[in-house]
Amino acid sequence: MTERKPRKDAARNRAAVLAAADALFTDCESPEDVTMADVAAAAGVGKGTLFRAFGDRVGLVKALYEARLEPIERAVETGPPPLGPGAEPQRRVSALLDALLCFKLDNRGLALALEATGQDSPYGARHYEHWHALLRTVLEEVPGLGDEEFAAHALLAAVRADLVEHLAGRSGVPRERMRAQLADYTARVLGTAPART
Amino acid sequence: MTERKPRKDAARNRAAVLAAADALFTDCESPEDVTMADVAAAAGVGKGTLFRAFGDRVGLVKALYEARLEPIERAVETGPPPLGPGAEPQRRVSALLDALLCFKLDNRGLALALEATGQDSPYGARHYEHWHALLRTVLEEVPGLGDEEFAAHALLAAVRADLVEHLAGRSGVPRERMRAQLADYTARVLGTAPART
DNA sequence: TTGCAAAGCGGACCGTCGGTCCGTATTGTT
DNA sequence: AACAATACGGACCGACGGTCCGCTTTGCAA
Repeated sequence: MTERKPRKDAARNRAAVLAAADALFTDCESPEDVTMADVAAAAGVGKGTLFRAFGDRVGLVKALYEARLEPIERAVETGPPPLGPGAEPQRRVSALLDALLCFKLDNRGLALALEATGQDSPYGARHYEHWHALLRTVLEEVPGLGDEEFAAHALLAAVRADLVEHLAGRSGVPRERMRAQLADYTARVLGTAPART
Repeated sequence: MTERKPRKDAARNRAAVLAAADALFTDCESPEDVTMADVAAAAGVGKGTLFRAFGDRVGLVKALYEARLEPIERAVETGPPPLGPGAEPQRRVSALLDALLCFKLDNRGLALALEATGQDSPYGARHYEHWHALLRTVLEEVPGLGDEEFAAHALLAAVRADLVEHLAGRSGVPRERMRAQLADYTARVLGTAPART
């Protein structure tokens, strides 16, 4: 047992910080201008507390991100098809990417903050490996594909937070149109030809 | 004529900075740890000079990046097919992406620095629009594709600097293998089916 | 050649930000 | 009630991007 239950005030403050940070990242122009001091102040907490609870900026963002992503990961692992297991692989790939796109659309500030987290983001993050491995596995079940490894990376790159932000934010591409575009593109990669004239 | 030819010392210093920065970005672990002060020192120049010549960090990186990219853009615009105009669109798309991939492979530090340039990079950079427009145009000539707009974005995302760095650097994927993977993927998007068993 | 204004130089300086430190306050256990 | 153990929070630090301004260089023109 390396687990030690946290003290009551610690838990309370952690929750306060999480909530405050979430709010700040949600309605900010750019994640860059949410400072750690801002978060601490908004949570009514000292900076020391903030850093002790999350280590550093990256830790905070990751904690937030993972908390938000968790429902989706549950749906992916144990939910009903096509997102959950059991669907035809083509449909599932499509569903996975669509879910990811929607997530980034709904959590723009947060996703941007995570991917803007210096270093070689987002490829250093734990959850990237996770999604990549999953997508790769599902792709392997699609007949007639080689190099699922790279294809998985490339498909994930198509829903990267800053691209999504660029399209949805700067250009004003509406949500449903983006989803349709992504679905179309995915189908092309999968060889599910859209059969155009 | 708003052009005023620069003084001799100004030109010399500008060149010195460019060279020094190029060297520093080329052999650094991460672009983050090349500071402006480092560049100035390496160029044997004061920080004031550095900032006057390039405005800010982004300006410097862009100047470097564009200088390096220029030969490729010339080859694309006026060179021989398949990179230059005239080739069958499928082959040209493939050649364009391959050229971009090789460029990022050869200029990892620089490309990383540019894309790590805060804000909504790389989508704010002039040259991104340029490449996107070009790719889009060529894609339009490929029969049976819808949404060239999005497809162009998605294909460009597959050669983003940090993905390339992740694959070539962290994982040790060799250059030729990456090129093959990209070519394969591109072919799939274009509907040039590789016809596997 | 000399004079002189415009252009350029460079490093001390500034504001901000992520992150640390440590004296003080809170918890919960005996 | 007493006392560890744990957590608090804001003063503090080092680094970095960027600015400022007194001094030097340049090059034109007399």
